[in-house]
Amino acid sequence: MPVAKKRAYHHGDLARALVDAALQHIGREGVEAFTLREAARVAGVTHAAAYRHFADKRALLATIAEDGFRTLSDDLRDAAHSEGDALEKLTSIGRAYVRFAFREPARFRVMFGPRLNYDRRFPSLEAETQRAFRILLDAIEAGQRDGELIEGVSRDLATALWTSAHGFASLVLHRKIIVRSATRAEAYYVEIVRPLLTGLRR
Amino acid sequence: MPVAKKRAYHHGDLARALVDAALQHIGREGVEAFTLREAARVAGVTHAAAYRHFADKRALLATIAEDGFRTLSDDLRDAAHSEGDALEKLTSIGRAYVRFAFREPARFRVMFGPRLNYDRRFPSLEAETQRAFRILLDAIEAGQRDGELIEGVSRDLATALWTSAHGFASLVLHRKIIVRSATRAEAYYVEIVRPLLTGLRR
DNA sequence: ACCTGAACACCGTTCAAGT
DNA sequence: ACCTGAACACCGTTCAAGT
Repeated sequence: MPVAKKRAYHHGDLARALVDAALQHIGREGVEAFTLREAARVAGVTHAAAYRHFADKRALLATIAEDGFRTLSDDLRDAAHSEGDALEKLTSIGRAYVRFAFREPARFRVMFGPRLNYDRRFPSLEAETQRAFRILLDAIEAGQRDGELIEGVSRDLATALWTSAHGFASLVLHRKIIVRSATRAEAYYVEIVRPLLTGLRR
Repeated sequence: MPVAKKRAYHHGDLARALVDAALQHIGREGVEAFTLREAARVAGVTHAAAYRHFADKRALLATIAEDGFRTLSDDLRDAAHSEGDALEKLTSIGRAYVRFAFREPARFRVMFGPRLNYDRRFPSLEAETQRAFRILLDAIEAGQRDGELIEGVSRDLATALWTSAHGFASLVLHRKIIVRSATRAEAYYVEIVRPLLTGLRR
Protein backbone atom coordinates (compact mmCIF):
# COMPACT_ATOMS: atom_id res chain seq x y z
CA MET A 1 0.00 0.00 0.00
CA PRO A 2 2.70 2.54 0.82
CA VAL A 3 4.55 1.36 -2.29
CA ALA A 4 1.46 1.76 -4.43
CA LYS A 5 0.92 5.21 -2.96
CA LYS A 6 4.45 6.16 -3.85
CA ARG A 7 3.63 6.08 -7.56
CA ALA A 8 -0.08 6.79 -7.25
CA TYR A 9 0.12 10.25 -8.79
CA HIS A 10 2.10 9.31 -11.83
CA HIS A 11 -1.22 8.57 -13.45
CA GLY A 12 -2.37 12.15 -13.64
CA ASP A 13 -4.57 12.42 -10.57
CA LEU A 14 -2.25 14.60 -8.46
CA ALA A 15 -4.09 17.71 -9.59
CA ARG A 16 -7.32 16.28 -8.24
CA ALA A 17 -5.68 15.03 -5.06
CA LEU A 18 -4.35 18.52 -4.39
CA VAL A 19 -7.74 20.08 -5.01
CA ASP A 20 -9.41 17.57 -2.68
CA ALA A 21 -6.87 18.22 0.05
CA ALA A 22 -7.38 21.94 -0.41
CA LEU A 23 -11.16 21.68 -0.10
CA GLN A 24 -10.85 19.51 3.00
CA HIS A 25 -8.60 22.00 4.68
CA ILE A 26 -10.52 25.09 3.61
CA GLY A 27 -13.75 23.54 4.82
CA ARG A 28 -12.29 23.04 8.25
CA GLU A 29 -9.93 26.01 8.68
CA GLY A 30 -10.97 28.62 6.13
CA VAL A 31 -9.38 29.72 2.91
CA GLU A 32 -6.80 31.94 4.61
CA ALA A 33 -5.33 28.88 6.35
CA PHE A 34 -4.83 26.89 3.19
CA THR A 35 -1.25 26.21 2.09
CA LEU A 36 0.05 24.51 -0.99
CA ARG A 37 2.67 22.75 1.06
CA GLU A 38 0.17 21.03 3.31
CA ALA A 39 -2.00 19.99 0.38
CA ALA A 40 1.09 18.38 -1.15
CA ARG A 41 1.85 16.67 2.15
CA VAL A 42 -1.68 15.26 2.36
CA ALA A 43 -1.42 14.11 -1.24
CA GLY A 44 1.79 12.31 -0.30
CA VAL A 45 4.04 14.30 -2.54
CA THR A 46 6.82 16.89 -2.33
CA HIS A 47 5.59 20.47 -2.24
CA ALA A 48 7.39 21.36 -5.46
CA ALA A 49 5.40 18.71 -7.33
CA ALA A 50 2.27 20.88 -7.20
CA TYR A 51 3.86 23.26 -9.68
CA ARG A 52 3.78 20.62 -12.38
CA HIS A 53 -0.04 20.89 -12.24
CA PHE A 54 -0.80 24.45 -11.21
CA ALA A 55 1.10 27.59 -12.13
CA ASP A 56 0.83 28.78 -8.55
CA LYS A 57 -1.43 28.81 -5.50
CA ARG A 58 -3.88 31.23 -7.06
CA ALA A 59 -4.26 29.00 -10.11
CA LEU A 60 -5.28 26.10 -7.88
CA LEU A 61 -7.86 28.27 -6.13
CA ALA A 62 -9.12 29.55 -9.48
CA THR A 63 -9.67 25.95 -10.58
CA ILE A 64 -11.69 25.30 -7.45
CA ALA A 65 -13.73 28.46 -8.03
CA GLU A 66 -14.39 27.64 -11.65
CA ASP A 67 -15.50 24.08 -10.83
CA GLY A 68 -17.69 25.59 -8.14
CA PHE A 69 -19.47 27.90 -10.57
CA ARG A 70 -20.01 24.98 -12.93
CA THR A 71 -21.64 22.94 -10.18
CA LEU A 72 -23.67 25.95 -9.07
CA SER A 73 -24.91 26.44 -12.63
CA ASP A 74 -26.08 22.82 -12.73
CA ASP A 75 -27.96 23.29 -9.46
CA LEU A 76 -29.55 26.54 -10.60
CA ARG A 77 -30.58 25.00 -13.91
CA ASP A 78 -32.31 22.13 -12.14
CA ALA A 79 -34.14 24.63 -9.95
CA ALA A 80 -35.12 26.74 -12.95
CA HIS A 81 -36.68 23.67 -14.57
CA SER A 82 -38.69 22.78 -11.50
CA GLU A 83 -42.48 22.73 -11.45
CA GLY A 84 -44.50 25.80 -10.66
CA ASP A 85 -45.13 29.38 -11.74
CA ALA A 86 -42.45 32.03 -12.17
CA LEU A 87 -42.38 33.00 -8.50
CA GLU A 88 -42.05 29.40 -7.40
CA LYS A 89 -39.19 28.91 -9.82
CA LEU A 90 -37.41 32.00 -8.53
CA THR A 91 -37.85 30.71 -5.00
CA SER A 92 -36.34 27.40 -6.07
CA ILE A 93 -33.40 29.14 -7.71
CA GLY A 94 -32.65 31.25 -4.67
CA ARG A 95 -33.04 28.22 -2.49
CA ALA A 96 -30.68 26.20 -4.67
CA TYR A 97 -28.10 28.98 -4.35
CA VAL A 98 -28.33 28.88 -0.57
CA ARG A 99 -28.30 25.08 -0.55
CA PHE A 100 -25.15 25.05 -2.66
CA ALA A 101 -23.42 27.41 -0.22
CA PHE A 102 -24.19 25.05 2.68
CA ARG A 103 -23.40 21.85 0.87
CA GLU A 104 -20.11 23.23 -0.46
CA PRO A 105 -18.98 25.90 1.98
CA ALA A 106 -15.32 25.49 1.04
CA ARG A 107 -16.04 25.99 -2.65
CA PHE A 108 -18.35 28.90 -1.89
CA ARG A 109 -15.66 30.62 0.15
CA VAL A 110 -13.10 30.22 -2.61
CA MET A 111 -15.57 31.48 -5.22
CA PHE A 112 -16.34 34.67 -3.30
CA GLY A 113 -13.46 35.10 -0.88
CA PRO A 114 -10.00 35.95 -2.16
CA ARG A 115 -9.66 38.28 -5.12
CA LEU A 116 -8.48 35.65 -7.57
CA ASN A 117 -9.25 37.39 -10.81
CA TYR A 118 -8.57 41.10 -10.28
CA ASP A 119 -6.11 41.01 -13.19
CA ARG A 120 -8.46 38.93 -15.38
CA ARG A 121 -5.91 36.20 -15.45
CA PHE A 122 -8.57 33.47 -15.51
CA PRO A 123 -11.06 34.37 -18.25
CA SER A 124 -12.75 30.97 -18.02
CA LEU A 125 -13.55 31.68 -14.38
CA GLU A 126 -15.29 34.87 -15.39
CA ALA A 127 -17.14 33.03 -18.13
CA GLU A 128 -18.43 30.40 -15.69
CA THR A 129 -19.59 33.13 -13.32
CA GLN A 130 -21.60 34.76 -16.08
CA ARG A 131 -23.10 31.45 -17.15
CA ALA A 132 -24.49 30.98 -13.66
CA PHE A 133 -25.98 34.47 -13.65
CA ARG A 134 -27.45 33.88 -17.09
CA ILE A 135 -29.61 31.06 -15.72
CA LEU A 136 -31.17 33.41 -13.22
CA LEU A 137 -31.59 36.06 -15.88
CA ASP A 138 -33.37 33.64 -18.21
CA ALA A 139 -35.82 32.69 -15.49
CA ILE A 140 -36.62 36.35 -14.86
CA GLU A 141 -37.14 37.07 -18.56
CA ALA A 142 -39.38 34.05 -18.99
CA GLY A 143 -41.48 35.25 -16.07
CA GLN A 144 -41.72 38.70 -17.60
CA ARG A 145 -42.74 37.31 -20.99
CA ASP A 146 -45.50 35.32 -19.35
CA GLY A 147 -46.74 38.42 -17.57
CA GLU A 148 -46.10 36.95 -14.12
CA LEU A 149 -43.35 39.37 -13.12
CA ILE A 150 -43.19 43.14 -13.14
CA GLU A 151 -41.70 44.94 -16.10
CA GLY A 152 -38.35 46.64 -15.84
CA VAL A 153 -34.74 45.85 -16.71
CA SER A 154 -34.46 42.09 -16.34
CA ARG A 155 -30.79 42.36 -15.39
CA ASP A 156 -31.74 44.56 -12.42
CA LEU A 157 -34.41 42.17 -11.19
CA ALA A 158 -32.03 39.22 -11.53
CA THR A 159 -29.42 41.18 -9.59
CA ALA A 160 -31.97 41.84 -6.86
CA LEU A 161 -32.56 38.13 -6.38
CA TRP A 162 -28.87 37.35 -6.57
CA THR A 163 -27.94 39.92 -3.91
CA SER A 164 -30.61 38.48 -1.66
CA ALA A 165 -29.48 34.86 -1.95
CA HIS A 166 -25.81 35.78 -1.90
CA GLY A 167 -26.08 38.16 1.02
CA PHE A 168 -28.00 35.58 3.01
CA ALA A 169 -25.58 32.73 2.27
CA SER A 170 -22.55 34.91 2.98
CA LEU A 171 -23.86 36.26 6.25
CA VAL A 172 -24.89 32.84 7.52
CA LEU A 173 -21.56 31.23 6.57
CA HIS A 174 -19.83 34.13 8.32
CA ARG A 175 -22.04 33.54 11.36
CA LYS A 176 -23.43 37.04 11.23
CA ILE A 177 -26.84 35.45 10.88
CA ILE A 178 -27.26 32.50 13.22
CA VAL A 179 -29.24 29.45 12.15
CA ARG A 180 -29.56 26.08 13.81
CA SER A 181 -28.78 23.89 10.81
CA ALA A 182 -28.34 23.89 7.06
CA THR A 183 -31.91 22.69 6.61
CA ARG A 184 -33.16 25.50 8.82
CA ALA A 185 -31.10 28.00 6.86
CA GLU A 186 -32.82 27.04 3.63
CA ALA A 187 -36.27 27.32 5.15
CA TYR A 188 -35.31 30.62 6.73
CA TYR A 189 -34.14 31.95 3.39
CA VAL A 190 -37.54 31.19 1.90
CA GLU A 191 -39.02 33.41 4.63
CA ILE A 192 -36.48 36.15 4.07
CA VAL A 193 -36.97 36.31 0.32
CA ARG A 194 -40.77 36.47 0.48
CA PRO A 195 -41.14 40.28 0.52
CA LEU A 196 -38.80 40.57 -2.45
CA LEU A 197 -40.84 38.02 -4.40
CA THR A 198 -44.02 39.89 -3.54
CA GLY A 199 -42.42 42.99 -4.98
CA LEU A 200 -41.46 41.13 -8.15
CA ARG A 201 -44.97 39.78 -8.73
CA ARG A 202 -46.93 41.59 -11.36
CA MET B 1 12.82 64.39 11.33
CA PRO B 2 14.29 60.89 11.17
CA VAL B 3 15.39 61.38 14.77
CA ALA B 4 11.92 62.47 15.79
CA LYS B 5 10.48 59.51 13.94
CA LYS B 6 12.78 57.23 15.82
CA ARG B 7 10.93 57.89 19.04
CA ALA B 8 7.57 58.78 17.54
CA TYR B 9 5.85 55.65 18.76
CA HIS B 10 6.95 55.87 22.31
CA HIS B 11 3.92 58.05 22.84
CA GLY B 12 1.37 55.34 22.36
CA ASP B 13 0.37 55.80 18.76
CA LEU B 14 2.05 52.72 17.34
CA ALA B 15 -1.17 50.76 17.57
CA ARG B 16 -2.87 53.34 15.38
CA ALA B 17 0.08 53.53 13.00
CA LEU B 18 -0.07 49.76 12.52
CA VAL B 19 -3.81 49.85 11.89
CA ASP B 20 -3.40 52.66 9.36
CA ALA B 21 -0.64 50.79 7.56
CA ALA B 22 -2.80 47.67 7.54
CA LEU B 23 -5.79 49.51 6.06
CA GLN B 24 -3.61 51.10 3.39
CA HIS B 25 -2.22 47.76 2.34
CA ILE B 26 -5.51 45.88 2.51
CA GLY B 27 -7.19 48.59 0.45
CA ARG B 28 -4.63 48.15 -2.30
CA GLU B 29 -3.79 44.44 -2.19
CA GLY B 30 -6.59 42.70 -0.30
CA VAL B 31 -6.73 41.27 3.18
CA GLU B 32 -4.96 38.05 2.21
CA ALA B 33 -1.85 40.04 1.27
CA PHE B 34 -1.60 41.87 4.58
CA THR B 35 1.36 41.02 6.80
CA LEU B 36 2.19 42.24 10.27
CA ARG B 37 5.83 42.55 9.30
CA GLU B 38 5.16 45.00 6.50
CA ALA B 39 2.83 47.08 8.66
CA ALA B 40 5.64 47.31 11.20
CA ARG B 41 8.08 48.30 8.46
CA VAL B 42 5.76 51.07 7.25
CA ALA B 43 5.32 52.26 10.83
CA GLY B 44 9.11 52.44 11.11
CA VAL B 45 9.43 49.85 13.79
CA THR B 46 10.75 46.31 14.28
CA HIS B 47 8.20 43.59 13.53
CA ALA B 48 8.30 42.25 17.09
CA ALA B 49 7.16 45.64 18.40
CA ALA B 50 3.64 45.02 17.13
CA TYR B 51 3.17 42.37 19.80
CA ARG B 52 3.34 44.98 22.53
CA HIS B 53 0.05 46.37 21.15
CA PHE B 54 -1.78 43.40 19.66
CA ALA B 55 -1.81 39.82 20.91
CA ASP B 56 -1.40 38.61 17.34
CA LYS B 57 -2.33 39.30 13.74
CA ARG B 58 -5.95 38.29 14.24
CA ALA B 59 -6.30 40.71 17.16
CA LEU B 60 -5.21 43.58 14.94
CA LEU B 61 -7.74 42.59 12.30
CA ALA B 62 -10.43 42.22 14.96
CA THR B 63 -9.71 45.79 16.10
CA ILE B 64 -10.14 47.00 12.54
CA ALA B 65 -13.39 45.07 12.21
CA GLU B 66 -14.77 46.37 15.48
CA ASP B 67 -13.93 49.98 14.60
CA GLY B 68 -15.57 49.34 11.25
CA PHE B 69 -18.82 48.21 12.81
CA ARG B 70 -18.80 51.25 15.07
CA THR B 71 -18.43 53.58 12.11
CA LEU B 72 -21.07 51.65 10.19
CA SER B 73 -23.46 52.02 13.11
CA ASP B 74 -22.95 55.78 13.10
CA ASP B 75 -23.68 55.92 9.39
CA LEU B 76 -26.78 53.75 9.70
CA ARG B 77 -28.06 55.81 12.62
CA ASP B 78 -27.73 59.02 10.60
CA ALA B 79 -29.63 57.38 7.77
CA ALA B 80 -32.33 56.12 10.13
CA HIS B 81 -32.83 59.68 11.39
CA SER B 82 -33.18 61.12 7.90
CA GLU B 83 -36.34 62.78 6.64
CA GLY B 84 -39.13 60.80 5.04
CA ASP B 85 -41.52 57.93 5.56
CA ALA B 86 -40.52 54.44 6.62
CA LEU B 87 -39.70 53.25 3.12
CA GLU B 88 -37.53 56.27 2.46
CA LYS B 89 -35.70 55.67 5.69
CA LEU B 90 -35.09 52.04 4.81
CA THR B 91 -33.77 53.13 1.44
CA SER B 92 -31.42 55.54 3.19
CA ILE B 93 -30.22 52.84 5.54
CA GLY B 94 -29.51 50.39 2.75
CA ARG B 95 -27.85 53.13 0.80
CA ALA B 96 -25.69 54.09 3.78
CA TYR B 97 -24.59 50.47 4.09
CA VAL B 98 -23.52 50.38 0.45
CA ARG B 99 -21.87 53.78 0.72
CA PHE B 100 -19.88 52.63 3.72
CA ALA B 101 -18.63 49.59 1.80
CA PHE B 102 -17.34 51.83 -1.00
CA ARG B 103 -15.88 54.51 1.20
CA GLU B 104 -14.12 51.96 3.41
CA PRO B 105 -13.53 48.89 1.26
CA ALA B 106 -10.57 47.74 3.35
CA ARG B 107 -12.59 47.89 6.57
CA PHE B 108 -15.54 46.20 4.91
CA ARG B 109 -13.32 43.33 3.70
CA VAL B 110 -11.89 42.81 7.16
CA MET B 111 -15.35 42.92 8.73
CA PHE B 112 -16.74 40.24 6.44
CA GLY B 113 -13.71 38.44 5.04
CA PRO B 114 -11.54 36.31 7.31
CA ARG B 115 -13.19 34.26 10.04
CA LEU B 116 -11.88 36.34 12.92
CA ASN B 117 -14.33 35.33 15.60
CA TYR B 118 -15.16 31.65 15.04
CA ASP B 119 -13.98 30.89 18.59
CA ARG B 120 -15.78 33.92 20.05
CA ARG B 121 -12.47 35.30 21.15
CA PHE B 122 -13.58 38.90 20.56
CA PRO B 123 -16.94 39.38 22.27
CA SER B 124 -16.84 43.15 21.76
CA LEU B 125 -16.64 42.57 18.03
CA GLU B 126 -19.81 40.50 18.19
CA ALA B 127 -21.48 43.17 20.31
CA GLU B 128 -20.66 45.91 17.79
CA THR B 129 -22.04 43.76 14.99
CA GLN B 130 -25.32 43.35 16.82
CA ARG B 131 -25.52 47.06 17.60
CA ALA B 132 -25.37 47.80 13.88
CA PHE B 133 -28.12 45.30 13.15
CA ARG B 134 -30.24 46.71 15.96
CA ILE B 135 -30.42 50.08 14.19
CA LEU B 136 -31.92 48.44 11.15
CA LEU B 137 -34.26 46.43 13.33
CA ASP B 138 -35.49 49.54 15.15
CA ALA B 139 -36.27 51.24 11.85
CA ILE B 140 -38.31 48.23 10.73
CA GLU B 141 -40.23 48.08 13.99
CA ALA B 142 -40.98 51.80 13.93
CA GLY B 143 -42.33 51.40 10.40
CA GLN B 144 -44.50 48.50 11.50
CA ARG B 145 -45.85 50.45 14.50
CA ASP B 146 -46.78 53.31 12.19
CA GLY B 147 -48.59 50.91 9.89
CA GLU B 148 -46.34 51.71 6.94
CA LEU B 149 -44.72 48.28 6.71
CA ILE B 150 -46.20 44.81 6.49
CA GLU B 151 -46.67 42.78 9.62
CA GLY B 152 -44.46 39.79 10.32
CA VAL B 153 -41.36 39.01 12.35
CA SER B 154 -39.40 42.26 12.40
CA ARG B 155 -36.13 40.39 12.65
CA ASP B 156 -36.89 38.59 9.39
CA LEU B 157 -37.75 41.80 7.54
CA ALA B 158 -34.59 43.44 8.85
CA THR B 159 -32.59 40.44 7.72
CA ALA B 160 -34.16 40.71 4.26
CA LEU B 161 -32.93 44.28 3.90
CA TRP B 162 -29.53 43.41 5.32
CA THR B 163 -28.98 40.52 2.90
CA SER B 164 -29.91 42.78 0.04
CA ALA B 165 -27.50 45.58 0.95
CA HIS B 166 -24.78 43.18 2.01
CA GLY B 167 -25.08 40.94 -1.02
CA PHE B 168 -24.96 43.95 -3.31
CA ALA B 169 -21.94 45.53 -1.63
CA SER B 170 -20.08 42.22 -1.50
CA LEU B 171 -20.71 41.32 -5.11
CA VAL B 172 -19.72 44.75 -6.38
CA LEU B 173 -16.53 44.83 -4.30
CA HIS B 174 -15.74 41.37 -5.61
CA ARG B 175 -16.39 42.63 -9.17
CA LYS B 176 -19.10 40.07 -9.75
CA ILE B 177 -21.43 42.98 -10.37
CA ILE B 178 -19.76 45.64 -12.50
CA VAL B 179 -20.48 49.32 -11.89
CA ARG B 180 -18.78 52.38 -13.33
CA SER B 181 -18.15 54.24 -10.07
CA ALA B 182 -18.98 54.32 -6.39
CA THR B 183 -21.64 56.97 -7.01
CA ARG B 184 -23.16 54.81 -9.72
CA ALA B 185 -23.12 51.82 -7.37
CA GLU B 186 -25.20 53.65 -4.81
CA ALA B 187 -27.75 54.77 -7.37
CA TYR B 188 -27.83 51.27 -8.81
CA TYR B 189 -28.49 49.80 -5.38
CA VAL B 190 -31.52 52.04 -5.01
CA GLU B 191 -32.85 50.48 -8.22
CA ILE B 192 -32.04 46.97 -7.09
CA VAL B 193 -33.73 47.32 -3.72
CA ARG B 194 -36.96 48.77 -5.10
CA PRO B 195 -38.88 45.50 -5.53
CA LEU B 196 -38.00 44.46 -2.01
CA LEU B 197 -39.25 47.77 -0.63
CA THR B 198 -42.45 47.38 -2.61
CA GLY B 199 -42.89 44.01 -0.95
CA LEU B 200 -42.29 45.52 2.48
CA ARG B 201 -44.88 48.28 2.01
CA ARG B 202 -48.13 47.69 3.70
C1' DA C 1 6.80 50.62 29.54
C1' DC C 2 8.25 49.96 24.99
C1' DC C 3 11.28 48.40 21.47
C1' DT C 4 15.30 45.51 19.35
C1' DG C 5 17.83 41.30 17.76
C1' DA C 6 18.03 36.80 17.20
C1' DA C 7 15.84 32.56 16.79
C1' DC C 8 12.25 29.00 15.39
C1' DA C 9 9.11 26.75 12.48
C1' DC C 10 6.78 27.73 8.85
C1' DC C 11 5.41 29.69 3.72
C1' DG C 12 5.43 30.30 -1.89
C1' DT C 13 8.32 29.77 -5.64
C1' DT C 14 12.31 28.32 -8.52
C1' DC C 15 15.48 25.12 -10.55
C1' DA C 16 18.82 21.69 -11.27
C1' DA C 17 18.81 16.93 -10.86
C1' DG C 18 16.89 12.38 -10.76
C1' DT C 19 13.59 8.34 -12.80
C1' DA D 1 6.56 13.56 -18.33
C1' DC D 2 6.60 13.88 -13.53
C1' DC D 3 8.71 14.23 -9.10
C1' DT D 4 12.64 15.26 -5.58
C1' DG D 5 16.07 18.09 -2.96
C1' DA D 6 17.99 22.09 -2.03
C1' DA D 7 17.81 26.88 -2.01
C1' DC D 8 15.84 31.74 -1.62
C1' DA D 9 13.24 35.33 0.27
C1' DC D 10 9.66 35.71 2.87
C1' DC D 11 6.01 34.95 7.15
C1' DG D 12 3.95 34.80 12.42
C1' DT D 13 5.42 34.30 16.92
C1' DT D 14 8.48 34.12 21.03
C1' DC D 15 11.86 35.80 24.20
C1' DA D 16 15.91 37.50 26.25
C1' DA D 17 18.08 41.76 26.22
C1' DG D 18 18.47 46.67 25.84
C1' DT D 19 16.75 51.89 26.96
